[in-house]
Amino acid sequence: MKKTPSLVDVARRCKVNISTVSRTIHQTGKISLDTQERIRKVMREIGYKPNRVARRLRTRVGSSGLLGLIIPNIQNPFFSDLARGVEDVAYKNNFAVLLSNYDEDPQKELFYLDVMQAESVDGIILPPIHEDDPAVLQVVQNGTPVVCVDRSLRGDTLDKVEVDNHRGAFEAVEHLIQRGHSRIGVISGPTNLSTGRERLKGYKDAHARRGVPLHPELIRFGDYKEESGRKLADELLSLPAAPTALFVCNGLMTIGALETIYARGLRIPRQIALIGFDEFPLSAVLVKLWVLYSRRGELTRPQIFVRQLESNQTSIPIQNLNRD
Amino acid sequence: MKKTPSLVDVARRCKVNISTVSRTIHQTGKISLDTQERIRKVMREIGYKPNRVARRLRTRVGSSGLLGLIIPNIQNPFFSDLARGVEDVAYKNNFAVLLSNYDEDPQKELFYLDVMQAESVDGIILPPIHEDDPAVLQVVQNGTPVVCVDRSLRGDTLDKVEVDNHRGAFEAVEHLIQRGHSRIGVISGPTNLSTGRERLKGYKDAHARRGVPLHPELIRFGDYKEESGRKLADELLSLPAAPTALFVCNGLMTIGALETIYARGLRIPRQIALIGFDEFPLSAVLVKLWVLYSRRGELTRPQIFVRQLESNQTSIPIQNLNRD
DNA sequence: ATGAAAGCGCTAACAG
DNA sequence: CTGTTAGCGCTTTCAT
Repeated sequence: MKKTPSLVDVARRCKVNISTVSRTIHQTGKISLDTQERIRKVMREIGYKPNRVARRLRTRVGSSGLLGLIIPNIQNPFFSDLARGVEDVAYKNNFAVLLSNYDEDPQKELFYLDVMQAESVDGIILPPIHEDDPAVLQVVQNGTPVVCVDRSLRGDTLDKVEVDNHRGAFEAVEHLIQRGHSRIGVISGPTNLSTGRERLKGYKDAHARRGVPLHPELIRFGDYKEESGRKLADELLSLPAAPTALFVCNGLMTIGALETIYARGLRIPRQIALIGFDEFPLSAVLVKLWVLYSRRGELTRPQIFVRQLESNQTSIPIQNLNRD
Repeated sequence: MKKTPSLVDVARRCKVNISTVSRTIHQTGKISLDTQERIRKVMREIGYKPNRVARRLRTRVGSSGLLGLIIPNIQNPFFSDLARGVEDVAYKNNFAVLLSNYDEDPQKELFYLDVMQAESVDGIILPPIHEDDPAVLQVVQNGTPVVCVDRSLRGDTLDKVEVDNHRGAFEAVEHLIQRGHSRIGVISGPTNLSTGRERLKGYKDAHARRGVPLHPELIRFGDYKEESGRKLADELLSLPAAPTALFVCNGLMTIGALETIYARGLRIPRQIALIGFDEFPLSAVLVKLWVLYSRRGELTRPQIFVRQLESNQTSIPIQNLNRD
């Protein structure tokens, strides 16, 4: 197992200095085309590959070509879509992505925040685990740019990319109310998350706007994972005065709720109306199918509320570009 | 923006040599407990975090705590599950994972193979894009251990973790034949993939075993993505002598096929029977629902064939541990 | 039990 | 146009 060729190996063979080689690689400085040719040829011959680690060690700040992406739950299709998107544009810009999955676990989030810094990534993209995350601010303080996506920190200190969670939830719940529902169960996300808080607020505000009283027992809190959707839907549907509609605050919990609804043999929307935040694979087919299965031509048909997150969407606020 | 504290910062404050600090960190060599205490205290105070980049640059081979994972398509639930699993055990062993997504694109796979080496990861896990991938062997030659998972290289040169694709497909198709189907359409994966080839072989062998003739026009080749499932299912179902059953060779293409079936208003299994390789979220609910929707108590109900990939599964062959 | 010093491979002044 | 040189932060002999 021979050592990987390095700059000196190339330099030796070309009888030039290593900096000349470095310069030809990065197109910096003036090197005669003659030597450039020679160098490139040798590099190809001996299969030289620049060592990214050494490069990153040397260049303190800026483009070392590595981006950190820290994700709450890679099994959530929303986030794997996000990961794919980030990776796509990173690749197009010749960046690599150091991706990790903190699984909604604060400790793991911390661990990866450390790793990213220790790897001197050029910047970190993450949906923080809660709105008051001092660790994230600390990272920025230490000099690593951070952009929050989907979830954000309280205050406008950091760049962020997010959707209008309040409005989405508001419109969904208002729609249910307009369809005649007055007992709408909600399976909320954690309220120390910006998305959780905003969506729940949308739910409440829609009630207020339409003069529908809130029923505290219809408000349940999950953790954005499938299992809590299953469990909380079950609790809600077991209530003496069960809700006639459900508003579920993310895609994974919606899947869980659907499983419960299916297990109970309920028809959508005849016996229970449903709106879930987020789209997920097959959601449209699944729900339409369910409606067919229920065989009733009601107007109150279930909908999947699509949360879009595209770069060309103008409604996404991007604020306070925090480059050092 | 002050510089991140380094070993020398710690050493200075403790009035010891940097190697002493290094030794206390790694519990190597004999350091008096007194100084150890002092050093640890200072490290905590100034918030010292070891620089993983420098560490990796110094230690040629072995445990620098970084694992490379190169995945064909992160949006495929099968692979995001895989990513999650890898990440889980990596985390438990204090490893970070450099994850990338080559999107079934040979060029991207190459790019990431290079990146992994250039980042001097301790080892690479990947489902190679095809069975004869010289680049992968080259990487091993260069000294980076590689383990293939799900897909593998031809020959038994590398460690691999995979399921019995042939048997899975064989049993699925045999089941359909036993239910009376003789025109079974197959949406195969690429045959330069081990999984694609093996599953297709299972399909053919089941026919041979049961004495059912093969119909070449019923064999179509997709790329393991949703869209090709949609398209090829459409082609198959448009045939003058359309198949009465469909065997789809992975989860994503099964989703695509389901969309086509849905669009055509076909009932499962009455009008079309379906077996797909892989499980995916809600697959069970979805298909059961479909059967209900079709309202016929046939025995030939569709199934989702579950491809399991768990560490405790004894049927997974692990061969030729290739640590240099 | 600790210090000194040599690099890992590369970039970035600073000289010519 | 090209060479010299000083590190980046860390591990690891080799001394003491």
